[in-house]
Amino acid sequence: MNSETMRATLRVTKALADLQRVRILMMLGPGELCVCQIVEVLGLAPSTVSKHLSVLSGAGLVDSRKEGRWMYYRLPQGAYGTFVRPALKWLGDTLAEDGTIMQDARKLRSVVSCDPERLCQRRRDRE
Amino acid sequence: MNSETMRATLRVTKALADLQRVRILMMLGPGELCVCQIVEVLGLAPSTVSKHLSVLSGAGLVDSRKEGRWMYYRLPQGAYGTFVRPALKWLGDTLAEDGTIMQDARKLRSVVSCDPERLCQRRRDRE
DNA sequence: CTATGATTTCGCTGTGTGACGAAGTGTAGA
DNA sequence: TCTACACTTCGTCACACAGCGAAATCATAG
Repeated sequence: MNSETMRATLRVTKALADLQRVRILMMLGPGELCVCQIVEVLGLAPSTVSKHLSVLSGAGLVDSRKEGRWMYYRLPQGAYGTFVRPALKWLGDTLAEDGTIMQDARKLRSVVSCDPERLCQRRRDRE
Repeated sequence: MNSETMRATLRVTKALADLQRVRILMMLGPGELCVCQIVEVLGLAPSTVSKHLSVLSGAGLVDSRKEGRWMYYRLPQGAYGTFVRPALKWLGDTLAEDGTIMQDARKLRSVVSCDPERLCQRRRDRE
């Protein structure tokens, strides 16, 4: 029986049922980001963000790409993307004007203005 | 600041992040149902189903109507309906072929064939 | 008014999950 | 090879939540 559909769907809805993961998805709208950039905007521990990203990945809501020591995440592009795209579009339309999301977007602009190398450097220095 | 949007959105995604609630929403596609009919299909305790319905209601994913001793629930029709309709449509499109959903639909057809009065009677007799 | 009955609310228990820090993994550079 | 470090995995804690039965609510029937 075709109950894999239900499991896949619930993986998506469960993944969307968390504030931080929604913030991540909205951040990824303009383009890919590496983990340290997301960490910087959310203000959470790297391990926590990593877990969130693995949940999103398991639901097919993000693709990932490794480049050197950095891991880049972006919204899904391929066949699976067409499956979850309506859900992502609904989220985007709904939250376009949201305060938290707009604030994240503003912070993100200042974060992506310097490359990941320098960003992670800064974070280390703060500790 | 407009962070009520985010809260409303998360109420929706959290409401959708549960198997039983998704089953309920899919059952309501053809039309309104009373609680006892939903209980019959899901096979859960009435108190549990009632709680699920209150979560869906709080998220604006169902409207309710009282008629005598019976409480009828249906998909939202009004202004709020247009807000959540895309999400419900995505769910419907995605799960149309799902095994659990089709089985629920089949069981539902036999359940709605007799009125709530007789249905609740039957349930009492079984105990 | 009283009893019956559909639904909800309440209290409880077990399971699931988000948060963190510590430890592990794998890659770039010395 | 050895170190530094971005990221992930693991272990743990606190809290949220689905499930049930018992009790409360509210409306009809007698």
